[in-house]
Amino acid sequence: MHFKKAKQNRIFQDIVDQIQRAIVHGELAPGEKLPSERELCTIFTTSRGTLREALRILEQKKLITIKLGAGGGAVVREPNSELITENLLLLLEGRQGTRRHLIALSADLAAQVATLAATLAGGKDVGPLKQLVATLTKLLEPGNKGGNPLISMDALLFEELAEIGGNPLYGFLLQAALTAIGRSHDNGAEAEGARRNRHFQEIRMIVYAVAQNDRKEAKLLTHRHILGLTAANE
Amino acid sequence: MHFKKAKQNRIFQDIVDQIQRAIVHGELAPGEKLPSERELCTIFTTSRGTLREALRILEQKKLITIKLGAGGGAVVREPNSELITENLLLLLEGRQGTRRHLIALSADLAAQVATLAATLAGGKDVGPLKQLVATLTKLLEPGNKGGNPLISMDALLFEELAEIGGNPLYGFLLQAALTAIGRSHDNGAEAEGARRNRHFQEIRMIVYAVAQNDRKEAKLLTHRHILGLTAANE
DNA sequence: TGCATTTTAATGGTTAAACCATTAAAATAC
DNA sequence: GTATTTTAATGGTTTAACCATTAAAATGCA
Repeated sequence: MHFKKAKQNRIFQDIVDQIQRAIVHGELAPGEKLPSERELCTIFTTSRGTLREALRILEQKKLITIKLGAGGGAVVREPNSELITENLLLLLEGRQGTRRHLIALSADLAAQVATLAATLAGGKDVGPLKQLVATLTKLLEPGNKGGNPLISMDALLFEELAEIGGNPLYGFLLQAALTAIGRSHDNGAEAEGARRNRHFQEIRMIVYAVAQNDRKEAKLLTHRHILGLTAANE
Repeated sequence: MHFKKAKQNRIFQDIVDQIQRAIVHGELAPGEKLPSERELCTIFTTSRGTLREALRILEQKKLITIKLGAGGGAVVREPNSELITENLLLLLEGRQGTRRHLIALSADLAAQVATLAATLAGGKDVGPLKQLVATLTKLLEPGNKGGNPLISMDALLFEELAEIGGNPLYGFLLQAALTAIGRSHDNGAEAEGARRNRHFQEIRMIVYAVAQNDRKEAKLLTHRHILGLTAANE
C-alpha cells in the first residue's frame, strides 16, 4: 500500500481539476465568465504559461470557450454533444470503424430512441411533435444552405424523441453519430428535392407511429430510415 | 462567399492539426516517439510555450502520452475508448444523465453486440469464446484486486463479442460505458463471492447462446445481465 | 445633440531565456 | 562484475516582454 503524492507533479492538471470540478458541480454556470489569464495566475499562484496549458485542456474538453480582445476571456459553455462527436470522428479517421459501421450504430441507437419515445409518448407530447413537423417543412425549401439537409432533419427529430424518451444519453450519442455521418462525406451533401421529400415523409410516418404509441412500427421505420442514409450519401 | 484565412490565428492549433493528421493517417504509428519539445520548436519554428500548448491538446485527446526525464517525451498512443469514457463521465457529472440512464444505455448496446455476435458466430469462433470463459474464472478468485470484478468480466466478454460481431464502434462505446459505470460508484466495488459467481454463470449462458447462434436468447440474457448491475451497485 | 471617427486600454497569443526535477545512461569505484 | 555516482537530456515552470485583436471610452464634426 502506498498513498498518493500530496501534490500532482503537474500544476496545470491541478488547475484543470479545480475549474472542471467547479463547472460540473454548478459553482460556475454556463455563460459565466472566468477572470482574465493574468488574474487567474495570481489566484492559482502560477505563471501564465502553466495557466494557459490548463485553459487549453478545458477548451479542448469543450467546457469553456475563449474569446480574443478586450472584454474577451474564458466563458463556461453550455453542455453539448460536440465532444463525443469529435471522438467518434477520431475513431473513424483512425480506421477503427468505417462509415457503414457508423450508420449501423446510428440506426440501432435511433431505433431505440424511437421505441422509448413511442412507449412514453402521452397526449401532452403531441404538441411538440406537431411543432417539429412544421419546423421540418422549412428545411425542405431548396434554398436552404449549410450542412446536409437530411442529417439536419434527423437531428431535430431525434433531439425531440430523445427528450420524450427520457434518457438524455441516447440523445447525446445519437446527435454525435449523426453529425459524424454528416461530416464523414466531404462531397456535396446536397440531396435533390425528391430525396428530401421522401426523407421528410419517412419522418412524418415515424412521428405518427410514436404519437400512436406504436413501438414496433416506430422502431422498424426508424431503423430503415437511418439505413437509408447509406444509399443517399455513398 | 468568402475564403478562409490562409493562416489560423492560433499557431498551436496548426501544430495540433498537423500532428493529429499524421497520427490518424498512419504516418506516425502507435509506439513511435516524437522529437523532443526543443526539437519540435525548431521544426515548427515556434516557441516552446506555444508548442507545449499543442502537446497538451494532443495529450488530452489521448493521441499521445508524455513521459518525464531523460529518454522521455511524447509517444503516439494505441487507439482506445478512454476518450469516450471520459465524455460519458462528464455527461454524468454534469447532470446530463443519471447512473440509471447509463446502465439502460449499456444494456441496449450490450444486447445489440450480443445479437450481432450470435448472428455471425461460426464454428471457428468457438475457440476464443472457450478461452474467454477460462480467463474469466481467474477473475472469480476472491484475492483479485483492482476495479470492479463484475465490470471487468463484462469488459472482457464484450470486447470479444464486439470483435465477433464485426462492428468495432459498438466495442468502443460499450467499453466506455462499462468503465464509466464502474467508476461512477465510489463505494467499495467489492462484490461478494456469491454475486460474482452468479454473474459468471450468466456470462456462461450468454456465451453458450452466442455460440449456438441463438440471437434471441443472447439478446435477452445480455440485456437482463447488464440491468442486473443496477441492483449490485446501488 | 447625435453620429462617426479615433484613441485607449484590456485581453488573449507569442516569444525568449533561464532554472528546476526527473530520469536513463554513462562513468566510476570497489 | 556489481554497485554507486555522475552526467546530460527531457519535460515542467517561471518571468518579462511584445504583438494583434477587440470593446469601450474619448474625440471630432456636423
